Amino acid sequence: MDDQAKVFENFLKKRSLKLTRTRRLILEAVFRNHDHFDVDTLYDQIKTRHQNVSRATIYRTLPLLVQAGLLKQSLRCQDKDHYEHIYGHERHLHFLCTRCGNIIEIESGGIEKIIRVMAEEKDFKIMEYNIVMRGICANCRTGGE
Amino acid sequence: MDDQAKVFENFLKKRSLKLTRTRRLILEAVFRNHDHFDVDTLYDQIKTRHQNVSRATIYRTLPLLVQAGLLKQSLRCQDKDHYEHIYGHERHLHFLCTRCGNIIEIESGGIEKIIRVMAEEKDFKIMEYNIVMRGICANCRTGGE
DNA sequence: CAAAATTTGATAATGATTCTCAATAAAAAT
DNA sequence: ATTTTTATTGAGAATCATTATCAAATTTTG
Ligand SMILES: [Mn+2]
Ligand SMILES: [Mn+2]
Ligand SMILES: [Zn+2]
Ligand SMILES: [Zn+2]
Repeated sequence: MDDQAKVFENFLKKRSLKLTRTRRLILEAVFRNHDHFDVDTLYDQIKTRHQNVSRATIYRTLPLLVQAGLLKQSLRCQDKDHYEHIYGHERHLHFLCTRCGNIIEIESGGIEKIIRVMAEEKDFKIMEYNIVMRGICANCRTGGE
Repeated sequence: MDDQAKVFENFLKKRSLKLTRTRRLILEAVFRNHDHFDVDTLYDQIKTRHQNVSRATIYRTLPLLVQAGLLKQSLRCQDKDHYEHIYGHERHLHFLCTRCGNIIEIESGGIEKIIRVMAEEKDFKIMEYNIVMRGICANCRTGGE
């Protein structure tokens, strides 16, 4: 059992939930994606390998993974929530090209620190934050059709 | 005619659209709100004063105001988009208390600059950005029931 | 193995947003 | 001012992502 599965199992145990076969399948599919995905993409991927995982169960399981700190709902795009796994990944933020739809990741750099200070000042306990920038990427701006 | 209306009119003219009575009503309602609102709230407010502005028209008009640079869709909360007018306002970011739902605004501080530099590096032309932090506010953390 | 507790899949329901289209209003032309 | 053209509106239907329901299946416990 890999790390993520252990984390998930612990998380589940704490709330007397079970690490079932289906939940494991979903977990694996989530960690097979190394970029941002939406629920339907995941559903199709899972369906291709092992049939019979209901969309409902995916919708139920993703929030668990988020609470377990393994997954993040990082952006909303085309009216859908998009997720990415975060276990063992650096925090980063996203540029979203509004022309081609590409997502470019950027290391959080100095922002992290600033945010922490701001939160401190307002006596606000941050659980998570999200930074999304929209614009036109270099490719689209130059030639890119 | 106030400033916002002029800006909006110019924007509309450029695309041979018309500043109609209904659009003006919506514009006014938008600038009567000095905090974050969703479509339905706006709809109710407008309905209270002047009857007969269709939800459809509001949904059509808000994107125009956004494109005109008068309005911003700043956050998503309870599955609804939330807007705020930005004409003549400082850029700021938002803390969202996940317990009480309160929104706390923070001046952008040093973040603005950092973001600009990052965009430069990646040769990305930013049109807009959004920063939302989620956590528990001071009030909720101490006594606050 | 039987009983208790949790989970799942199928599908219906919800709700925000978008679409359609005939009726209306605004601007341009005569 | 009247007509013609063009853009807009309201009402309601349609879409579509997400949730809720519930009986059947799985997992855990004793
Ligand atoms: Mn990412
Ligand atoms: Mn604000
Ligand atoms: Zn692009
Ligand atoms: Zn609070």
